[in-house]
Amino acid sequence: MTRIVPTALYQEVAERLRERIFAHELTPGDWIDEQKLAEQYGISRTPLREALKVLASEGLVELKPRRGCYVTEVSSQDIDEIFPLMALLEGRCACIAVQQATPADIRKLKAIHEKLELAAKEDRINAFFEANQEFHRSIQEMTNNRWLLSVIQDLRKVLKLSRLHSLSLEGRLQQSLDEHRVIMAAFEAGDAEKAEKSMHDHLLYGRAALAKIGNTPAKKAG
Amino acid sequence: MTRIVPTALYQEVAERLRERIFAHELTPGDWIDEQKLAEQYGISRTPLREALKVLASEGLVELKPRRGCYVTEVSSQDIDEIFPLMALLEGRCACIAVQQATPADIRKLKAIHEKLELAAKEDRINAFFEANQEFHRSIQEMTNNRWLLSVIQDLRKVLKLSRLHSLSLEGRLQQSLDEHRVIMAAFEAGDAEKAEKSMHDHLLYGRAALAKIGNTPAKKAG
DNA sequence: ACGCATAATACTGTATACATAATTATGGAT
DNA sequence: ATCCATAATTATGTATACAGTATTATGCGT
Repeated sequence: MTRIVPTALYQEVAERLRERIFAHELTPGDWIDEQKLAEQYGISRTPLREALKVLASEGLVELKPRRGCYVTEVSSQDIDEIFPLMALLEGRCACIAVQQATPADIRKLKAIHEKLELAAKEDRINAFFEANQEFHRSIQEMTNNRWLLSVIQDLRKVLKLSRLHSLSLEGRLQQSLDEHRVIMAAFEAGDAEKAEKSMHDHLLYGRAALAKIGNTPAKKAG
Repeated sequence: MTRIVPTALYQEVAERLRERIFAHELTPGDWIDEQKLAEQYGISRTPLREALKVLASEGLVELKPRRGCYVTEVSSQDIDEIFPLMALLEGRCACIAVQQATPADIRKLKAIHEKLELAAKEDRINAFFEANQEFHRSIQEMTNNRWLLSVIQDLRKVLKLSRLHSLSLEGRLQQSLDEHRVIMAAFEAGDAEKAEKSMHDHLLYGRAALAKIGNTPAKKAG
């Protein structure tokens, strides 16, 4: 009996670190103490270091040769660069998705959208977050383009480093919902162009809201 | 006196492997023998394995748990997925670049374009390749968006795995040159929309040419 | 002779040990 | 007392050693 998911230790470690970084238990700028973490997890430094290589390639940590590993600090410039890119990519996703969607796909998307509506009505923020993620992801998957998917997800990981990102949604829950309604309508109407534009703008509105919330994330260390 | 570039061993190894993969000395599908390579380079498996983690995250190799490391095989579907994405991204680059370009930027771009013209005239394919790369890269850098740049370069690395990619240019050197002229003209005219479209189409023509050359790259192993 | 079970082998994955560079602490000189 | 030089310490980077799992080889049974 072989394991179905023969996941290596360094992968599990990478996943656990990812969660800790996203949960902001490990804050941007923090130095990652290899020895301490290895002891904490009851493992040696070898798989831990391999895990850090993976996280570094995802942009979650930065490896400074001979100086250790640090949780990435996302600057406001990074945010400014990433959001328009995400808007472009997710907009394209929406466009392709509309063109390729089967009636079943639309129904499925609609169901997710209903969850979003419900969560918003009951003011359940966490549920709204999740449904939101699911909605976007679902559209991305309709494109059947794993590279497009992978690029978007990589960028989203970096955005998740910035705490402001999630906060931005809270303040504009109703607004975000309205935008989703427009996107959903475009899908139901089979209007690819409208879907692309509304998704594109949806992302940019998110960026704009984020700018209003407060000051920018930490600047990058020189 | 500290080294200016304190590059670690695993990074150098990663770079050397990258070159060998791009040179198709290590062919898609090849198993990577850790012990043999470590001996070859006169190092231990530890930094080699860390290098492989890096290459895996770039998509150049695939790590199958407990089964070793293999050079990635790019399927024709991957090509079909990546090229439109590249067209979208590089098109956007051109658009932004035109808007942000200083007269000095344009002059610099023009100079690179002249190299391209010359290389084509003298039928120096290698020089044409290099000038072509430089041209595209130069435009990408004008966007001042390191994330856009990084996404494009990551995707280009994957394309480089497929030998057909470079071959495609050879067969349509004149055609490619013509397309570059249109792009260059758009830059000189400051026409962002035209730049975006011509760059976008330039990429897609490349894909189309590739399709004509011959059969598709190896299918992905199941 | 062919197929299956078991043993031998080889390779991946992890831990430990060591070398080297960076950081911090200490002491002396100005 | 402050600053610089040197020593001690700590952490990163690399090598070696060991454990566990695939793979291959061998032998037995049908």
